Amino acid sequence: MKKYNPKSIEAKWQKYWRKKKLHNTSDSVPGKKNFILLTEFPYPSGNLHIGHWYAFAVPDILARFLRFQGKNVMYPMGFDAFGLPAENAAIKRKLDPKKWTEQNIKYMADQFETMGASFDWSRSVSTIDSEYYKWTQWIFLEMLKNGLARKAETTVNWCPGCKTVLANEQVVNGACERCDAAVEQKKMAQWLYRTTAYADKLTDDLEKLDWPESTKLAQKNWIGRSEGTTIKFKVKSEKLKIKEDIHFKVFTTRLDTIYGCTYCVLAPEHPLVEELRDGIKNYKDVEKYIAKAKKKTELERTELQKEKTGVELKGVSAINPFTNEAVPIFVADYVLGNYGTGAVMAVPAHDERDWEFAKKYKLPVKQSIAPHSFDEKNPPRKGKKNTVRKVVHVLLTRKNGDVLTLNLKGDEWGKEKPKTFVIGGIEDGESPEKTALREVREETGYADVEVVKVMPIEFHAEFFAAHKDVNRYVKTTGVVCRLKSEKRREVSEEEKNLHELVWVKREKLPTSLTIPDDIFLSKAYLEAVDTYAGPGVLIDSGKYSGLDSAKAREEMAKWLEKNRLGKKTVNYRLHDWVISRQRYWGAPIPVVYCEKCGIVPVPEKDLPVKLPPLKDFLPTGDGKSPLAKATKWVNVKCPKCGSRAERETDTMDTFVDSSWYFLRYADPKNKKKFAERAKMKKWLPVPLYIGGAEHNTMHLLYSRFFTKVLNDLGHVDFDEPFVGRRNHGTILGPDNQKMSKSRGNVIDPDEQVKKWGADSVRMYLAFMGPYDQNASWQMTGIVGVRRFLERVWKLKSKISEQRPVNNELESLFNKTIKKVTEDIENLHFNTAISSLMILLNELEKQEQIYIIHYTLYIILLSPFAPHVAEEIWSELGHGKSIFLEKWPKYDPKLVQETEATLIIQVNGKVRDEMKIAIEAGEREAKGLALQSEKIQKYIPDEAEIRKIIFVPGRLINFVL
RNA sequence: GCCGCGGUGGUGAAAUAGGUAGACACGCAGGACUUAAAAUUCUGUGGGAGAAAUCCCGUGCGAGUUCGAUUCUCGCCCGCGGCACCA
Repeated sequence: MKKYNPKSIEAKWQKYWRKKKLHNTSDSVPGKKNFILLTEFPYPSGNLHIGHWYAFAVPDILARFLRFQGKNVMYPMGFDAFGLPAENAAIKRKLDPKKWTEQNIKYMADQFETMGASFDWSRSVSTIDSEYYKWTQWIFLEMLKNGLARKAETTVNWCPGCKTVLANEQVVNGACERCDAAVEQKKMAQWLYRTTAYADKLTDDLEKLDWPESTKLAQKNWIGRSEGTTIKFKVKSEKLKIKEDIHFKVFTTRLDTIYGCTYCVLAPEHPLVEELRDGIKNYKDVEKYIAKAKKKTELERTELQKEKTGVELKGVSAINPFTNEAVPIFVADYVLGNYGTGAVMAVPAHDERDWEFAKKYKLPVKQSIAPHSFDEKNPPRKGKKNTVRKVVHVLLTRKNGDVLTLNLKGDEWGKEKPKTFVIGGIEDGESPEKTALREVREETGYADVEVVKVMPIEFHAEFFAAHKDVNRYVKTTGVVCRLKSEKRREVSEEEKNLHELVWVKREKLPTSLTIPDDIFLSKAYLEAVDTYAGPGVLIDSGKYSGLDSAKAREEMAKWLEKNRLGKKTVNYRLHDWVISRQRYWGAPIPVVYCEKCGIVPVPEKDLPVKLPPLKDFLPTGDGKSPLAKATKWVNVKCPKCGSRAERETDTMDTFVDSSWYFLRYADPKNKKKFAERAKMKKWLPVPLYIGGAEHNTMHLLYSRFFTKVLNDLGHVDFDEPFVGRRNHGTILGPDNQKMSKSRGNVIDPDEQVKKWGADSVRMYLAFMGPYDQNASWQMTGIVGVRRFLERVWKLKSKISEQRPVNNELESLFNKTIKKVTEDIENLHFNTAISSLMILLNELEKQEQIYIIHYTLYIILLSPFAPHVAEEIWSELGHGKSIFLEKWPKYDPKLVQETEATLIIQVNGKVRDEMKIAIEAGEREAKGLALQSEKIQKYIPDEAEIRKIIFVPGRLINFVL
C-alpha cells in the first residue's frame, strides 16, 4: 500500500482544482442558492503567518460544507493593499511601494494556494488597482455631493512618528496604534466623512444584526449616544456691563441635580473666555492656564487625570436658571472642548469628577438627590398615618478598627433579629453630631466618644412601621464615631433588654448598599460616601423636591423649554471620521482647488485620479502630503473654469478602501459602476462575515456607515452590509504569549506544512479549541491530527463489499453525521473533529469496513482535510472530484437511543448505574434500581424513602 | 474606575432549558513488536486512602437556592478584551 505523503498529493490536488476552476463561482446556478462567505481580506505584508491560516483555512471548512449542502458558495479573496505598513517597509528597503506591494501580493497568493482553500481568485480585488480605487474616489464624490464629506479646520490627532493625521479610532491611549508615538492635537484643514449623521441609525440597527453581543456593545459604547439637556447659563459680571444675552450652554444628562450645582466649568478651548476677557480680573492667570492646557498632549491629559486642575474666572459668575443664584465659573481641562457644549454645570454632591475638583478647590457641596429605598417586603400602607423621622446611624469604631453592631433582642423588627448600628432620632434643633453622641451613650454606655465625620449624603427610606402602626419616611444621616477610651457608664434596663452589643471585624460588614436592611449596616459608611451619582429623590430642589430623578428631569426640561432656557439634546461620543492622510501610499482624494472656484470635485469622467509615480515619497512632517512634491501632477486646470488649480495632495485613510470591498466581489470587473445593483442583490448583504475582534469599532463601523450612505443614495438595496458576524480568536505562541519575533515564539505555517502537511495544519487549527477563542499552538498537539489522518488512510486496506450486520455501528454513523453537520453549522469545528475520531476508533475495531461506510466517512472528513479526502476518493476509483458529491443525511430513527444508562442516586450521590429502556417509567426504574445490591446497602428499608426524583432516561434519585 | 467575556486534570479542551464532571486529543507510565531505536500497537492515567471491593475530596474563592450546582443567585479574587475626565 502507498504511504500517506501529504506533500505530493496536496500539490497535485491544488493544481487539479485550479485547472478545473472548481471554486470559481458564477452569479447564479439553477437550483442553488447563493452564499457569500466573507473573511477579512488581508494586508499584503509579504508573508503568511499562522493567523492567516486560522482566518482563512478554517472558514474554508464551512465554505466546502455549504457547497456540499447544495449552495452556490463564493469564498472570495483580495488584498487591502494601500497603507502605512507597506509604505514604511518600502521606505526602509528603498523600494517603490507599488512594486513592493505587488510583489508581496504575488508571493502571498502562492502561499495561499498551499492552504487548499476554495478561494475564488477570479473575483479577487485589490484596493491599489486603479480600477478599484476609481470607485473609492467615486464614492467620495457621492459623499461630497450629498453633504456627507466636508473639509474643515478641526482639531485632529497628529502622529509625529507616522507624520500624518489619524482617526480617533486609530489612537490608543493617546498614542498612535501603529508606531506608539504620543499623538499631538493639531488644528488642520482635513476632509471628514460625516459619520455622526448616521450615529442614531448605526446604534439602533445593531439590534437586528446576528453579531456577537460583545461587538454590538463595543459599537454602541463607541458611538456613545447620551440623552440629556442643554441649558443656558447667563453670565453676570461685577466690573463689566455685559450685554443682556451673554451666556453659555451646558450639556447634562442629570438635569435633576441642578439644584446641587455650585459652580460651572468651561473647557480651555471655550470661546467665552476670550469674550469675557475684560470682565475677568485674573485674565493673565487664566490665559497662562489655557496655554498650558493646550500644550498637553492627549496622553499627558489622560495620565494626569487623577489630579484635576483649573482656575477661577474672577469677576464673573453664572446664573443657575432654576435658582437664579450666581455660581463661580472655572476653566478646567477635565472638561473636554469637543464634547457636548464644552461647558458643564458642576454638581459635586452627585458627580465624582466635580466632587474631586470641589474638594481640591474647597468649593461648596450641596446635596439635591437622596438615595431612596422603598421596602418591597414591608411597603407603606394605604390609610395609615404618614410620619417623617430624621435619624442618625452611628458607625462606632474601636481603636483596633472593630465596629460596633447591635443585635436586636426584641421582635419589633421581625423575628430575624437584625443587626444594626446605633440608631437614634434627631430631636428638634439638634445637630446630627449631638444626636450621635447622645444615642451612643444611652444605648451602649460608652461615654468617651468623638465624632470623626458626618456623612454629607442623606439617605431616605420608606416603609410601614408595624410596631407603631404608621408609615415611616425616614431621613438618615450617617455619623462615624470613634471610641477614645473604653470608659462606660451603666445602661438603663430598658436598653439592656433591647439589644446586645457585638464588636465585629470591619471586613465582616456587608459591602453593598442593598436596601433597605443593609443600609443600616453597610461598609459604605466606612468607605465615606461623599458623592452619590445614582438616581433618587430630589431634596432641597424647590418645587421639584420629592420627585424622583426621572420624573424630575421630565418636568424640569419642560419648564426650560417653555422659558426658552434650554432643550432636550442628544450627544454622541462618536466624531466625524477624518479621512485625510498626509501620506503617499493611498487613494488620492479627487478634488482640485481652483483660485477662482475654490473646491472643485474632479468630474466623474476623469476618474480615477491615478496616484503618480514618485521617487521621493517620504513624509515631510510639515503637514503636507508627499504628493505635493509631484508638481506636474499637482498643477492642473480647473475643470469648471479652466483657471489655474491645484490638486488635493492628501490621500485617503485605508479604512476608506476597505469599507466597500465586499460590494465589489459581487461584480469585480465592472467598468461602469462599483457594482451592478442586480448582481449585488444576488449575493448581498453578506450572510456571514468571519474576522477578528480588533475591527469591532473601526472597519465594521465604517462599512456599516458606507452601506447606509449608499443605500440612502439609492446605489444598494440593503442598509446593513453584514447580517451575520462571528469573531475568531488569536493564535498564541507555545508560551501562551502573542507571537512576535522578539519573543521568538513565532510559528511559521510554511514550516509546519512542510513537516505535517496542509491538511494536518488546517485540521489542527480547527481542533485546537472553540473558533472564537484564543488558543496557543502546541508543538506536540498537531501530532495527534496527523496520526488521525494516517489511520484514516490505512483503514482503506480493510475495505470490503460485505455489508456488516452491526446495528450499533450503523447508529454511530448516523449520530456522527448529525453531530458533524450541526457542529460545522455552528462553527464548532473542534467537537466535529472529535466525533470523527470517535467513529474512527470504532471502525478500527472492525475486521472489515463496508465500502459504503468508508466513502461516507471520507465525505464527512473532506471539508477538514480536502487533499487526503480527494486522494482517497480517486484511489477508490471515482473519476470526479469528491467535492461534487452530496452531504450525507442521517436517519433520525437510527440516531434515537433505545437504551439508556440510568444513574441511581441516593440523597443526590451517585451509587450505581444500570441499562434501562429509554421509555421506562418511574415505577419500572424504581423497581429495577432497588434490586441493585449496592443500592440495597444504602436503602435497607424501602419505607425510609421520603421522595423519589425521576428523570426519564437519565437518573433516579432516592431521598431518605 | 465603568462595561463585556472568561477561570474545569500535567496540557488543548468536552459537558450548561440544573441530572454520571473530564468526551476527544496531547503528554506521561507500563506492556507487546524489534538485536536496538523510531514508527506502530495494547493497557492505565483528576487527587487522596486501600491488596481489592469501595470510600472521601474535586470545575478560581466564600455564601445561598435545590433531592441534586461546572451550569442559577449574591459577594470576592484573578486573567483577557473594550471604553476611559463623554458631564
